[in-house]
Amino acid sequence: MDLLDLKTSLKAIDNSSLVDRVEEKLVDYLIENNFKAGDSIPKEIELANSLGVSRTVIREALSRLRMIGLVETKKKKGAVLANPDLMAVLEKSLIPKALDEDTLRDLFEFRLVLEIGMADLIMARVTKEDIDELKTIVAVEPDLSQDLAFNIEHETRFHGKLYEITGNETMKKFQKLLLPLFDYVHRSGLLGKPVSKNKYVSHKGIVHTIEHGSAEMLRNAMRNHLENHFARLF
Amino acid sequence: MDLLDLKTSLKAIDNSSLVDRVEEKLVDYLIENNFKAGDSIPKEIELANSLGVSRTVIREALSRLRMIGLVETKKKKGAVLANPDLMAVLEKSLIPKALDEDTLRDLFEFRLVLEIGMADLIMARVTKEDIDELKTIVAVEPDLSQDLAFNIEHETRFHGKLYEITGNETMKKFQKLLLPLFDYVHRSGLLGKPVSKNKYVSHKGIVHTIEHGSAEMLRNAMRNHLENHFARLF
DNA sequence: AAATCTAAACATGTAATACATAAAAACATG
DNA sequence: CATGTTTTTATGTATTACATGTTTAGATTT
Repeated sequence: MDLLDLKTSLKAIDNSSLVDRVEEKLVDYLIENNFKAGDSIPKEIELANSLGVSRTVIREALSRLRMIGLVETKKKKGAVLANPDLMAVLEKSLIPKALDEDTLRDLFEFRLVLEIGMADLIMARVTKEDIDELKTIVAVEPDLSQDLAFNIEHETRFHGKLYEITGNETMKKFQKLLLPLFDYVHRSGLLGKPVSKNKYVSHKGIVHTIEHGSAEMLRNAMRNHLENHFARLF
Repeated sequence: MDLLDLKTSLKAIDNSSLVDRVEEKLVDYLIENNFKAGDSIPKEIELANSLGVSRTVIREALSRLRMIGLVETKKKKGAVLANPDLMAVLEKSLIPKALDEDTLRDLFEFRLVLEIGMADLIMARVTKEDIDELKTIVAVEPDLSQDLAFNIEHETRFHGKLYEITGNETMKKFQKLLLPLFDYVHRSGLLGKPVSKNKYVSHKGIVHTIEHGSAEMLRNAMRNHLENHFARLF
């Protein structure tokens, strides 16, 4: 048996803590018993007794589930299953300095991919009012000579509005989380080449495409608009 | 003052528990003090003393951070900051039955958006070997008359390979999480119309586009390939 | 009888203490 | 010097006690 085999066969030792296991058991229990949002969960003491562990352990496990929004607790009333807020949970671990470089780059790409791919949702759901609002936003489009902070804010407003048009709340929240990260990756020397100053399809061009074009045209326009970012990847 | 004003002005009452606040304080502390992955965190007792709370509370907060992968602890050694695994955390709250319908639909759309938007990554990074593997996969492409489970497995293999080609691990993991959900939404009556049986661009067609086409063509091909899904949305 | 106040019961929230366990460090032994 | 043993230390688990906020029910008032 060589070293690799040895390593894999010995890897099986369970290194998880009691809390880890209880947390898992609780979730399994909730799923198997078909719990829906709003259903109430047994009391801590009961859980402790039936699992044969101390209340401390149960509380730690519940505390974790509470953090990810899977359960909510009220005094006297006990705990109930809740709709977890996926993005709220993501937010907690999205700490730029704690993330490794690969993940940061992945997330940078993630945004680019989303903005191109969402063209169909935008074209299918955009309203006259949305277009008017977009026009208002791009009317004051700053040129590159202006204050950087102002440029960023403007970028955010425009692209944020695009996400809003998709009607996809989850994606919009995700974008909101990605923003500071995107900015962080930008500044860090993570992506080799500096961003070029070439002008591609402008925000105004995008709005025009949304108003008069097709989904396919919008995908191309977005791809072109993001060229400065893509250029840093490839 | 009308009801809405009243509601917003009264909303300010702090309903968070001590653990919630300590958890937040700890993360703030880590960020402000410029902690990087690998740096070790003060001992529980020290934290308890300096924050003026019991070790119980500190432990609950740390337990939460441990769950999302932000810290890792070893006996005797103490806790260290770690690279959080974003997708591992998401997985914990991705319980179909616990999610509300809006979120489920959002996630369904999310996948479609990703697969169209990632065309550029694929075209930029695909290798000769990748194309060979794709060809092997589609060589045994099952027709619609075959076993459903087999079809799903085949779908998974093909689309999973596409994500792999992007070289974006985060996106690949995300897709892996989305799979069971996608399937769940499919079956549930959540999306009105049933999926049509029309044949659009096939997997073979996609492979052909990847080998001989452009990013723009691949976006269009993917959009067309996913038409049966899009048709249920609009 | 309806409304309002009061007290008891109860489940979660926080604290304090004790001991178990694993890992590191120091020490001892051949 | 390599190996084995003890000590130390910080986390892991359990137990107990009490605080706090809600619910329930009972008492009081009108």
